[in-house]
Amino acid sequence: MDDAHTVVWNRPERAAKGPAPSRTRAEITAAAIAIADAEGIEALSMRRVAKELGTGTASLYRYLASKDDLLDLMLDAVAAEDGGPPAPTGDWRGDLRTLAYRSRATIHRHPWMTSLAAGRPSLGPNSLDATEHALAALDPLGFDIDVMITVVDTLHAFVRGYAIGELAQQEAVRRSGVGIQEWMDAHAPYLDKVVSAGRHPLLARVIRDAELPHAADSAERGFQLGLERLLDGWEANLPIRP
Amino acid sequence: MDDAHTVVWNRPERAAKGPAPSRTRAEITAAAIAIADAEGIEALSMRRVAKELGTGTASLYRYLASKDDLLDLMLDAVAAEDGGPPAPTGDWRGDLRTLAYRSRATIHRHPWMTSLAAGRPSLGPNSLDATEHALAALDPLGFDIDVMITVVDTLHAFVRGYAIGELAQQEAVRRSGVGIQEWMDAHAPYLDKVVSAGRHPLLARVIRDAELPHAADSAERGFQLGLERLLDGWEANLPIRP
DNA sequence: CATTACTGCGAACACTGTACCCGAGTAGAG
DNA sequence: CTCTACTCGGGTACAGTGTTCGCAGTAATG
Repeated sequence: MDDAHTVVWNRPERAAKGPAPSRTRAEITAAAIAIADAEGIEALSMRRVAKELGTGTASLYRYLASKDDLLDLMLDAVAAEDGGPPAPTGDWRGDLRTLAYRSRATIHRHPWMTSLAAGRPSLGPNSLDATEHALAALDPLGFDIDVMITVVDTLHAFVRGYAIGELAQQEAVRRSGVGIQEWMDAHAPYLDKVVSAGRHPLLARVIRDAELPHAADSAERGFQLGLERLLDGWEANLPIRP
Repeated sequence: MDDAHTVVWNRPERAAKGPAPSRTRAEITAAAIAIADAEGIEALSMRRVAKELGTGTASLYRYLASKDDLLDLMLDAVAAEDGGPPAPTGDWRGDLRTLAYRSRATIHRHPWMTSLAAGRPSLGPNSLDATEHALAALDPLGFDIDVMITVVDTLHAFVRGYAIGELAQQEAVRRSGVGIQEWMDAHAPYLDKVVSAGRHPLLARVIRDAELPHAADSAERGFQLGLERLLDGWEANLPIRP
């Protein structure tokens, strides 16, 4: 691939001269996302994508400079799922909450997102759109741009971080290839040892109290609580408008 | 490796019968961490670790069932850096703040942590210790264990999520192999185009206002602000004690 | 001492990302 | 229309990956 000096977002899709390409970047990206969704991110290889599309592997490099570029495109493509422009309603808190829930839903639909997003700045057009929308919710308040971006960043941080925790076990189980029952059985002896050793009394309470009560919506409730606390904190402490 | 049915934390390090092993798991883990710190997580291969230790590659599999186990051990080893038991001072808010800052410092020392931690539950002994300590800071308040673990989880989520955002660009630059200046030069045309297109007026303000003012401590200030808002939110809304 | 169970490890296997090179095909120049 | 300069698709090849197998050597057990 040429143009290695520039960046995937700024590279023309089609050359000026030669024959028309038979695929598009979007097509390739969609195929890659489908594979990652269905078989996990570790099953995503260039050969696998090529097979899915019925092309030769080397052909993909006519569209992408590297696999890294493909991963960037995947992340930006799913960022578009967070939704189109939900016009600011005037209720900044409600708007930000909506964005947070949408973002969480998208991550749950594509659990491989979190591991990719670590170490990859979100500079794709759809990611930038999402940030713009979040900022727009705060715009009517008339605060300094530094405050606005900080609010958006911390909110984003919480959503991403919480989702990582939520998905960690689920992803570990999936990668192990066995069912959840076998996975828990494999871990039970170790956790039992920790609990009965007595040096983690509070953790022991968590594990015991969460034996079955660990309701299916406990993660969602925790997310909701933390989100509202963070919004509370900002609402109570927004600096005086200039 | 045998004992594939059990879990790395619960597997005896030394066999009962044969000759004494010449390395330890901790030694291997330390070598792996050193490599990841110095050359990045993508440079970490089993062959590279073996070379570092002066052993044969296959020998590592006498100590570890898989590379995945090694990654788990690495994460738990750095979790120990978060520090020993900082006895609860009675000031729960200060204690949690201390833990958050320590955790952030550890992540900055080992930027590969975030990408590993995504998709990997923190069940190692040192990670469990850290959680126990965080819970201990809240224990004197006498709240329900569910509330306590939610506070700790949301705090953890914020710290992890914020660090991911902080490190994303830095890691992308490092992976690209070029200096920060070349990296920014490569991205500038694209960002200029976005800004001058005019469809992201708020982002444009962020980019322009952060041209140079983007002080070295701006990330730290954002972290501090977000953390205090989250703690504010909890402080103002802790449920009535039973 | 013989047996057993382990250790270290060279070699090999099935994969990975991707560079190179080719024939085939298309757009613009003259 | 012809010619030239380019692009597209993709087979092949290379260096590197995680991991398994089998074998020689060693320590503890009976």
